[in-house]
Amino acid sequence: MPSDNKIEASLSAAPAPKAADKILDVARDLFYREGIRAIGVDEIVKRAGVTKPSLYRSFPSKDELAASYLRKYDLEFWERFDEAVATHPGDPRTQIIAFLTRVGKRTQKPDYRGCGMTNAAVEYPERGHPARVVSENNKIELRRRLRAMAAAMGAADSDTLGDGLLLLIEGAYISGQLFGLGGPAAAVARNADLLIEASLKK
Amino acid sequence: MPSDNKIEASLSAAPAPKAADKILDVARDLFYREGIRAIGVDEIVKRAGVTKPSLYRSFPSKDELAASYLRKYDLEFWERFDEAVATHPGDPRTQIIAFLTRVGKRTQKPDYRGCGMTNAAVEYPERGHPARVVSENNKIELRRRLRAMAAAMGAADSDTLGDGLLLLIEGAYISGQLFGLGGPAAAVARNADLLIEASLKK
DNA sequence: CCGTACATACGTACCGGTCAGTAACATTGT
DNA sequence: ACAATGTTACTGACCGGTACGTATGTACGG
Repeated sequence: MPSDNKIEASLSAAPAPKAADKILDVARDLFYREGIRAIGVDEIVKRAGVTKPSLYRSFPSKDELAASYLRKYDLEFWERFDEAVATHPGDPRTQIIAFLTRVGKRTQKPDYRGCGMTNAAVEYPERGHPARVVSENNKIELRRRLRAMAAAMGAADSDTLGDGLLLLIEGAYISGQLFGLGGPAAAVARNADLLIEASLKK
Repeated sequence: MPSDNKIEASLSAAPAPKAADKILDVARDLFYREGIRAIGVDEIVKRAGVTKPSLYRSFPSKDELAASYLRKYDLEFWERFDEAVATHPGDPRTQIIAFLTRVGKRTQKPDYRGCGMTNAAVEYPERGHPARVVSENNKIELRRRLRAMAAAMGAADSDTLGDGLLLLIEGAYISGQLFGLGGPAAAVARNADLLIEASLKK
């Protein structure tokens, strides 16, 4: 609503990041790396170089800030997903394998901390919590798309295959942060390929 | 270490539970359902009907209490696992499917809150945290056993199959608490069976 | 060209509550 | 007597959240 860039678009390179943006950037980083419950608002405003009232002018509560962080995470997630999809148009099987190959690599990095969505749902089991709602919706949509892709592949039981792929993905997220390099997540793409192959022959 | 039951075994029905036991029982329940970070020590001692000094006489810190909770959880986990194994001696494939069938059912229950081990690792990403150490060791052992069982099945690539089963299991834990009834975790046994079948033919 | 009135954006300082953990002492049961 | 437990009160740090004052720019009337 209160967003208008006016004339300032060209010329100046740095658009002078607003307090809310800095807060959200820092929150994204800290919430993901350390966990939402582990990080207090004081820590966030300190690292963002702003003050607490600034945070509460832009975000009604810490819970809502966490939800905003997850909405940002959600956008980035679908960017990665759609990128793998766009690379192999009309070939859902290769799309999935391409996505999972990247997931497998990403989850092997030493500072990998799992899926922000999944982690948030673990941290906030309470139904209706703002952060959890974002997380649940993301997973529901992912399940829907995986099942649709399984159907497009011509799977005998597409819902089962779609769910199986979701299980493998979630397993990779968790194993990635548990085992790090050389963990089970490295085998996610290979196992998905085996599972797909086994699900196709009618 | 400091456990000896002495003569008190017969006669009295209620063995008068010690404070430490009551604390650990309550902690197990609350930590699992609400999360470790979400529960304060005051809440635990209040519900256990004991006082805070009693807690700190038996447990050096909250972190160590959390670790004790997970050690207890670890024991119960291997009880469930070994029970499925013992039901089908010498048949690792059926053992796994039996275990996963139960997992699939358990994760569908509305109050299912995921794997306590996995959740703790998400809550405490810091390396070396007492709770995380217990969790990591449990997962390492589980991976070892799954790979061994995959080898016993005669899988073409037993390490890959073992890791694939672990991914499915972790996925079921997470999906169970995310989706509840009718979620992807319901399909974990079927997918595992497909994956095993696909991995056996050399 | 000035003055004022208003909105935006931010900081200082503070709130009550809860956090994990402890000191000192009283009570109980065997 | 001894060991386990309870009682009470406390600490210092941190929690999420807020009341209130301040700087800056900008629009508009004279």
